Amino acid sequence: MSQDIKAHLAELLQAALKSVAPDHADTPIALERPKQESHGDFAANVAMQLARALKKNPREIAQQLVNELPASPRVEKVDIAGAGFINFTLKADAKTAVVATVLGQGSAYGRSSVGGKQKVQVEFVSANPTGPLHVGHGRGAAYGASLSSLLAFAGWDVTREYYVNDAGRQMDILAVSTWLRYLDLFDVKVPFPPNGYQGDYVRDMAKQVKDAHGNKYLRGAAEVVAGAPDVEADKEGHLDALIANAKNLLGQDWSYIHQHALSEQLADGKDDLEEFGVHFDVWFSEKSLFDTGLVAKCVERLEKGGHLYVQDGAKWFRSTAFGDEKDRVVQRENGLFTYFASDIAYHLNKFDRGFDKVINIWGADHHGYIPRVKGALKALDQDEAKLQVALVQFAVLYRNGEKAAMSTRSGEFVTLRQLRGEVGNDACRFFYVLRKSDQHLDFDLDLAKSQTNENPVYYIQYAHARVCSVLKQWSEAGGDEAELAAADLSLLAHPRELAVAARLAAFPEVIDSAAADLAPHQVAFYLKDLAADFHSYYNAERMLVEDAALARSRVALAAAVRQVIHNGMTLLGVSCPASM
RNA sequence: GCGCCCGUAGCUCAACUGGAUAGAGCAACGGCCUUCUAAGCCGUAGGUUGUGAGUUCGAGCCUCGCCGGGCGCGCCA
Repeated sequence: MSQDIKAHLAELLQAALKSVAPDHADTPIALERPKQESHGDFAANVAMQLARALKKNPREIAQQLVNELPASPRVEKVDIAGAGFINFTLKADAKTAVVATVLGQGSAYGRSSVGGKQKVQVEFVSANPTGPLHVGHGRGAAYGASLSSLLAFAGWDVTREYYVNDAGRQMDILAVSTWLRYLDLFDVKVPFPPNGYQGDYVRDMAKQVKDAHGNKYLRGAAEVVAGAPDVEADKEGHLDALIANAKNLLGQDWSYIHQHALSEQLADGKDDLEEFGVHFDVWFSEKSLFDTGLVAKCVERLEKGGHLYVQDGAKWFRSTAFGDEKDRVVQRENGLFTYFASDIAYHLNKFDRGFDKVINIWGADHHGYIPRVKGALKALDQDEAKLQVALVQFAVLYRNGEKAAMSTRSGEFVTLRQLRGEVGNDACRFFYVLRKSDQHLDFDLDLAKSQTNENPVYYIQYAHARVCSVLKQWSEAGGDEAELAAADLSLLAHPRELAVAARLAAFPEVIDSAAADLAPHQVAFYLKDLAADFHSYYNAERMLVEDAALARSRVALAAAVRQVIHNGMTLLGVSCPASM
């Protein structure tokens, strides 16, 4: 007999099905927890699903199934309701048994093996290291971290990865911006380009360079801007000319400035994320793909496969053959590979590392990018279905009912660090995953930082703190937590106690569902429901009653609630204080 | 213009992947602190799920057409 109650009921139905409709004995049995209490603890719709195939009234099929249902010591009664639902009501002790399970399994309760130890890579954030992370990155970070924890908890072997764009033009722009600020410290007046990085952190890096190496990189204003087109007429060309001049004038030293800016910004982002509870196993360098020749090799492979053609001096990938809207350039007229080319190489590298599943977490503005990447993988004979892209919509910050802007280049943005400082890590992590990821997020600053009952994160933490308080007092009165596992659970019969127990029992199902849907918000909503059930019970019934056996049973239930809140909040990266 | 995503209570969002009478929180209104934390609880009110059709035992979810919003359509990343 199956330990899991849901599996147990499915087995009962399967047995009945075998005699009622032998030809359809392999019909998958779906069991759900009805929203309405009067519909019992579990409902099956198998009779309705078979109605067409058997050409019979669903209620009639349901009746036959119920007649053939093997007896079970855990089932109180079975009803047929509605259009043909089979509703199971469990015996009280079958419901409360979960308390012992939770206390026995502790932090492992809810852990699942559906992932089958398969290797999955989750790549997220991957912001250009050209400045501080902002609130948009924060959502990707919170979502990716929670999703990774969730998948690990569901039995996947998870690798968390950050793709470092250390090879492109954006890094060059950051480096030249730093250099120009450095020159400014020596009163070398070069007009700062409007499309350079304006933030104060660039001046900070310039000062660091000066402090460490004095005037080693000092050059004259005239040679810095030599030959550059007018900013007004061609601002991108102007900037590119400044970069080219810098590379010429500095020679080997250019790579020092470049490297310094990169490592500073990367380290800053890393610290920021670690403080946010977001950890990565791998920091993968885009530049390494060029250094190892993988980018060139990929393009070569595509060429050999007949997927490339030359037009206007550039090499194009025929992505339209794989469902893309238009073909895409992989190698420019000037010989440089595009970002797309290195991304193909990156994804091929991912697949070569043997992941069973690869999940990219991208901003929603990249959705048009998916077909070409999948197309390229297909062209390289890879199973592109292993790649799953989770799009995260923008987070819009509201302060006093007004939007806050987020442009990295202008330097006028709210950073993740500012946000964390203002509302705290817990509220941040929780608010970010309180929405479906593909839903726009209105992040209400005033609400997130309010210490009132309007703030949902405290609601759950408060339930946890209440349990801690009860347990503390129970212990001080002579209770021993070690005895809780042996509590007499048959004493738990109050409807609110059974409701809490049912909620606890649903936790593993929530984990499986949330992991399958890549939807950590389901965990957040579950925790709100669990906290609500507990608060409701807490208000209705006293736990530390005089009857010692009863008190022990109730405390055991409360302790199980605390454990599940803790397990769930840990997945979301939110702390659970013992007192508030 | 073409493609993708979205539209659910006054506001912010759920809805077990097609199931029963569409649910929470906030805001509004009315109650509950001499007893384990009132950051809490109990109750009332709030809806033609943008709209019109279609598919079937059954649609917020699937199909198509409109209306409204977001994003994308670079030899940028």
